[in-house]
This record gives sequence, structure tokens and C-alpha cells, in this order.
Amino acid sequence: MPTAKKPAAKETPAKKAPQPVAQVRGMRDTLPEDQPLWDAMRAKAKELSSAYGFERIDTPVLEETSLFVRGVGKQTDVVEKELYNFETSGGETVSLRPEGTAPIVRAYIQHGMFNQPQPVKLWYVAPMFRHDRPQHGRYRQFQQFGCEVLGDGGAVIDAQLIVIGYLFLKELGIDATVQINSIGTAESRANYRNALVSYFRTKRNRLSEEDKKRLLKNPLRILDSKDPAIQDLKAEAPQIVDWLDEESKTHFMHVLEYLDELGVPYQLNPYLVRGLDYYTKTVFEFYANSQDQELAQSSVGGGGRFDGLTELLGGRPTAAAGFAMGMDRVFNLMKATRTAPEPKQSDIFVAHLGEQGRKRALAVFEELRKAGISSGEAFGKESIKGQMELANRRKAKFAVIIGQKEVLDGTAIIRDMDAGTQEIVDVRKIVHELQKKLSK
RNA sequence: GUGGCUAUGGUGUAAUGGUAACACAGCAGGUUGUGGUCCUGUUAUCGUGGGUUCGAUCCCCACUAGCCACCCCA
Repeated sequence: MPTAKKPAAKETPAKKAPQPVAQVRGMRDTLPEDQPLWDAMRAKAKELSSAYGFERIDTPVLEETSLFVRGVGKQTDVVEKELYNFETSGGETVSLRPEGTAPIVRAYIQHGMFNQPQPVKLWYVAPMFRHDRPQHGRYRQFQQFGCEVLGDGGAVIDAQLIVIGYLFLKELGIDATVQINSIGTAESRANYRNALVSYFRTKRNRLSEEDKKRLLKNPLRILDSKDPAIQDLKAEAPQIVDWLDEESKTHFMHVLEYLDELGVPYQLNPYLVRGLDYYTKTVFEFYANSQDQELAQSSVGGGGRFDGLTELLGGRPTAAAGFAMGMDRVFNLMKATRTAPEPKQSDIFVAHLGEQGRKRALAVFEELRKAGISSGEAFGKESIKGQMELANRRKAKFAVIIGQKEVLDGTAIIRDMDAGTQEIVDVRKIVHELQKKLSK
């Protein structure tokens, strides 16, 4: 037994360190060094959504499981295999929300927002949860920035939502492409689906196991198949455009016209279908044009129209559309392309010596803060050397040093860290002196 | 969820069947009130558990985690 021999070889009796508590799989911490990028994303989200007349909404992390089963769709992967759902001790069946749209529609219905001037435009930045297998850019808890417009069926809305998403990425320095498609109304889609199934049924022997499963479960997804053996089949398959009802068709045309007008580059992708059941008519996704192959692969955001969702969840029929951006993916892109900004530094460092000095320095620090001068300190430290080291590392321009002697004299030392010179000033004039020096 | 690759200090890496080297970061010092250079010391039971072996960080298995592809999606 190696474990029995090791302690003997080691003279010192090993104290068994407890195993560190591990992080839950698929979760991630946002460390201080990454906060500036997150701040930038949140600020951009807020700026754009309020510029386009959206108001912020926050909904709970926990919802009745049935909200997602009914809203997102029982058959979807998101609900069927990725939902964090559990029973509470009170016997409720609840889920950590896997997406933001259904909860917002729930809130819209619950709070009678259909009585407000329509449309109601709402935005959020909030964590979502999906029990998927984690990978780079795919986490079990992830942040989404989303915008939803309820109570307006116009094509302008679709276009405007796409613009917001596009600008969000662009203004954060990410070059993105919009892929767009229309999947029509529930009826026209059902018809198309039938046509597609009967088409692929005749070629069933050429389909992979994966695609056979899709044929039964989610035939539209076959169009998304990467199987090279059936690319020719895909090309000859019925196209969804040919099955769109007139209204969906003209709606889609309008959306494209508006996008042209707004100068948003887009690619028509007849194979684009989305995995959530509630989508109707316009669907779109944002892809980053990254040189980095891996980062370019997955979409960073997506959305579309969901005219039937409100009714599905027990509200009155309400046309609606929205999109969601995957903040974590945007973050990864930004981090890969940008050099992290230097952490914010304060210009002043307040150093103390001895107990008397510490007391006075504490007071000076407060005085500076009230005067709007943010300064660094290390009141927990004893040695002046360590404090000066810190002041230097934080690139402080000036150090204020207060020791026993200064307390007795009613003075303070101001040291110019770059020049290495220092002068003694009246402690009562310290704020004034520093302001004078900093403004130079 | 399926398949594959990987796993050494805080970070990035190295070497090896006989218990680990380097860089950076960290901490403590280099004569009790002062920084940036320099010097010294210090920081790893080599992801977890088991097996093979006289002996494993190094070989084998399982687990876990990360990554990659698929699935899916943001």
C-alpha cells in the first residue's frame, strides 16, 4: 500500500489537507480582471436598448416547469434533455430558466401589459441555465442579453431587433454576419414539414442514424445536417420559401427591405431553423466572422418572431418578436481579440507608520475620499517598506506618508513617486495640496 | 447525451519507473521611518481513487474536470 508507506518515508506526520471544494460542472467565475469587459457589454446593452425605447425587466431564475414545456416545446432538446428541473420541498415542479422569452411572455400576461400602449418593449441581461455538456463557449449557466417586443406584428420590428443585435456586436468590436430565414406561420410550416418528411422518407436509406432520428423528431433539422453524403439531397429537397403563405412571404420581403435600408448585411439561409418551438415567420442568427475557426463556429445570438407564444401560454393573441445574445460567447470573442485594459489605478497612496500614524492616515484617507480623490491604502500592513512597494506597483503618482513625527508636527509627507522627491506639508492643507499637484 | 484528446505549484512550462526543474506571480528577509534594480529564503504528498511493481508523477483501469468534434444552442 503506497499510502501506508509514504507517511513512514516522510518523517513529518502529514496533516491530511481536506480536498478543496470543486466548482459545479459547467459553471464559471468572472474574476476581477474580466469585469471591465463585462461592464462594457452590460453598458452597451443598456445604451442600445434604451436608445430603441426598451425598458428593463427582471424575471426570476425559477419558473414553473410547465412554462417551458408549453412555451419552448416538450420535444425540444432544451426542454427534453437540458432543463434543470426539480421538485421543491413544497411539492412544486420548477425549473431554472433555460431561456428568457417564455418568462417575459408570462410576465406580460400576468401583469396585464396588454393594457399598456402597444408594443411593449422589454430588455434584460440575465443568467440562463442549460444542462448541456460544457465546452468552450458553452456553459451550464450563461448570461443572455435579450430584447423582446410584444404587441406588434410589423416587419419593422423584426428589422429593428436585428439592427440592435448587429450594432451590439459591432460596437463591441465584433464583426458579425446575420443569417436570416422565414419559417412561416404554424400552418404553413406544418405543411412544409409534411412535404419534407415525405421527400426524405423516399431517401431514407441514405440518411445517417442521426438524420433518421431527426426525420421523426424534428424533420426541419435535417436541412441543418452536416453529413456530406446528403448535401445533394438537401439541395433538391422542398424549399421552405415555396411553402410560405402569402402573408409570411410579404412580411419576410419587408424585413429584408428594411434591413437593406438600414445597411445591415445579411445572408439568406433557407436551412436556418431554430430549436425552440415558438418561432414563427422571421428567424435569424448572428455569427461572428472570426479568423479563429473555433470561435467562428457557433452563433453568438439569435432570435425571431413568436406570434403564437402568448396565446399558447394562456394570453390573448399577441404578435411578438425578440432576440437573445450569448454574452459569454461575446465575452470570449472580445477577450480573444482585445488586450485587457490595465486595472484602474488611483493616483494617491496613503501610507502610515506606527499606531498614531495609522490613526491619522485613516482620517486623511477619509478626507481624500470625501473630496473625490480616490486613493490606495494598506492599513493592515505594518512595514512602511511593504506599503511603498504597493504604492509603486499600483503606479501611484504621489504617496502621502504619515508617521509618529508627522502626527506630532501636524504635517504629512507628500512623495512624488516618479521624481523620488518629497515635501512636508501642513496636514490640514493636504487635500488642497494634492489637488494642486494632480491638476498639473 | 455520443465519440476523441488532455490533466505537473497561483499562472505558463520541463524532465523522469527511484517522490520533481525553470520563468513569472506571491509571501518573508537583506540591521527597527520609505518603492521601482539586485540578492537570499519560502510556496507542488505531480486532478481523485484503485491496480501492476521492491518502488509510480511517469505503465494500466475507473472516476472527475477541461478541451475538440457531433448533438444542440447563446
